[in-house]
Amino acid sequence: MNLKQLAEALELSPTTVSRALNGYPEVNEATRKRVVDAARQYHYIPNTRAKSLATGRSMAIGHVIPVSKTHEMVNPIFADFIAGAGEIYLENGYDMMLSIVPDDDEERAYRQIASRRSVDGIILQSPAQGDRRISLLRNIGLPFVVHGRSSHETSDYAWIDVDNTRAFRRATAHLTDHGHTRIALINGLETMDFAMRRRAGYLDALAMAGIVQDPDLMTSGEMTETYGYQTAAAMLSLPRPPSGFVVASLITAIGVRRAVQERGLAIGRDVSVVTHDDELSYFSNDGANPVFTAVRSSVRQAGRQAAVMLLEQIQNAKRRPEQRLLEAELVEGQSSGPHPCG
Amino acid sequence: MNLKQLAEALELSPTTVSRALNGYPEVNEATRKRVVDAARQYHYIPNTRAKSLATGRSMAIGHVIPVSKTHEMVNPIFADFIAGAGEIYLENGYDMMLSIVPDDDEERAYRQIASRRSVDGIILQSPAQGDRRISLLRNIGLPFVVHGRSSHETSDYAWIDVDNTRAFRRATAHLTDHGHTRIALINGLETMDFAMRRRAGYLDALAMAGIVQDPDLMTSGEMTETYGYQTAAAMLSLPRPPSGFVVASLITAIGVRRAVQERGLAIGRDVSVVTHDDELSYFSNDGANPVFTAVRSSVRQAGRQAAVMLLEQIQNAKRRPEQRLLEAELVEGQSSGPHPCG
DNA sequence: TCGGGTATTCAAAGCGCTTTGAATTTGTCC
DNA sequence: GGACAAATTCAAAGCGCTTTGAATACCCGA
Repeated sequence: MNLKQLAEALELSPTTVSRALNGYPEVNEATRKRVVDAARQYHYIPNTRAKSLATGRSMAIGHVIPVSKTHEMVNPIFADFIAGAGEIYLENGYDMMLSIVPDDDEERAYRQIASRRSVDGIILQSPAQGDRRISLLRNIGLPFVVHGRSSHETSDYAWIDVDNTRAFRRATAHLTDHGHTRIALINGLETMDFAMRRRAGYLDALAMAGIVQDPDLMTSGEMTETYGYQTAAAMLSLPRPPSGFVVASLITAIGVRRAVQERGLAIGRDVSVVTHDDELSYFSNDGANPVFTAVRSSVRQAGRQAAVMLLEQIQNAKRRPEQRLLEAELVEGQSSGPHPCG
Repeated sequence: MNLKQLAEALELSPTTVSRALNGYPEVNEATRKRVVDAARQYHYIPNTRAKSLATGRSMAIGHVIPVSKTHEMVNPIFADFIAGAGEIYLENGYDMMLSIVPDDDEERAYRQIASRRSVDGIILQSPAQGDRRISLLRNIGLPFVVHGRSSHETSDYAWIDVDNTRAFRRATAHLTDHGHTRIALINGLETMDFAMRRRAGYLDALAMAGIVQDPDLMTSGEMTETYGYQTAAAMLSLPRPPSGFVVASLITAIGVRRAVQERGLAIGRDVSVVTHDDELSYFSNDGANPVFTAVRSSVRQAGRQAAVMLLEQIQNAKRRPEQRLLEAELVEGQSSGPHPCG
């Protein structure tokens, strides 16, 4: 059933039917009711493609998920971020177009998406340092919101980000405050902007505590469980092993825990761990006494907010791009405690 | 730049330009080259919406991700499944339309997607037992592939699934073979079809070993880490605790491990754990001596295959729907061993 | 009863592409 | 050189919707 057929059935013109359905004022309320009822009865739903061709708006938002070409890895936070954004799209009648793209081919993907006009806006995730995609999107002229920021990108774009520097400063300070002096950083990939900021926060806190940084205690890598295990295991074998770990994700922290326990050490007593916690839905780390001490910030909530910001920007193209900095909350759990010898 | 403008620039008709670009044979090769070059030069990319309106094909596949209304949970396997499917779509020029839908509202979502004609096919995930969505999709007449199966659905539909019964029969038998007699099942939500099959496999193996089932050792729930921890902790407090666990996902198994270790027991010696492993990209459980003994089947690979099946079905609508049963491989790891007293 | 507004409805053009059927050009063979 | 077929190009219709501008119906006061 299409609009024309519905109009025929109602003995009305397509014009009137269209207007009745889209809530235009110049249609008689009695007529509108008749139309709406008939539409329901015949299960009429307008064809999105035709509609978007006619209006120029596609009622869809694009998300580009980069897949690491080398590690074949999909960052697990995407699932929750997308779930959050998806809620908002659902409420507002938008669809989500997902493109899975090898991370070395993202630029082309964005260009394509833009010129095919199949979305009204784009959400850009995990920008790298000085990410070229931001200026690319700006030139293309499609509304976009970045989840994260990109240093060195001076232009004024919309973003939402956790205050990663502050979060990791606090996470690290939590350990220095407890007397730890050998503190390791198991960071995410430091080509990513957020990882750089986290490192900066970590270094800040060390400096504030008068601790000299040790390159042997800092690593960068994709945030898998194995990565956490291997790097922690290696560090614990050092002549002067760390007594504290600051970790980039809960999943990686689980790997760290495994390494610690394998050496017969107890988490929270012999070794303290503070991790970032994105509140992934299948790894809740809350309750009265959370398993991990963590700096916590819901990535799902960030997804919701990013979506709201983007939709607002689409509505209101002339507005100055909005920027939101989220705070990560420090929650004390079982995984941290005073330095064992202190 | 649109087709008409490109045609004007080339002093050709839109017809010829369209045909040249789409590889139709009735256009002079010299002309085609001229057109293709110009298209590249002007960065011409056809408008998807117009194209799909004209052709009737939208070159997009719909995935519906249910979000548990009660638990706000997104099943983490979706990320990897989608990544796999996405690879195939990318290769074949398809887009992916994702709908995040509260799990109590899925039916309406499917109906909408179908009548809006914004996708050429649908992938349906995690069917429940006797899932109504399958007959719904069949009636709608949109090609679809189900990831998983639905018992009681007798009609002939396309699906791809792991042989869950067999996998859990093997997982359980692995423990009975090692002398375990108190074996717990930490299952996924048993409203889901796959969970029922897994339970059946578990019960099979118990029966074959002459072990009487114990309701206290069987649970069903959403596969979070916390769920694994809590149920395992409870079971270990029983008067006659289990010495073996068969677990529905690696994430849940990590929770089980936590419970076991918290009681001061050693995994693989005091307590054996066999888990299903979907090979999520951030939790590799392979190498020479995997952490967990597991029945392993790559959900990403399943995503790839499902996508291929769907695209084939779209190409070739008249073909009988294909069905594929994947085998899960049993890999022995560090988490299982002989019964401690046997 | 008529004029002028307002309320309602409609016909037709257009969104950017594909595709049908026709027109034109080119080539081939006696 | 002309007839016929093959190769190439084109004009126009159509996909299903929205939207502009025009037409019609209705109402009021004078």
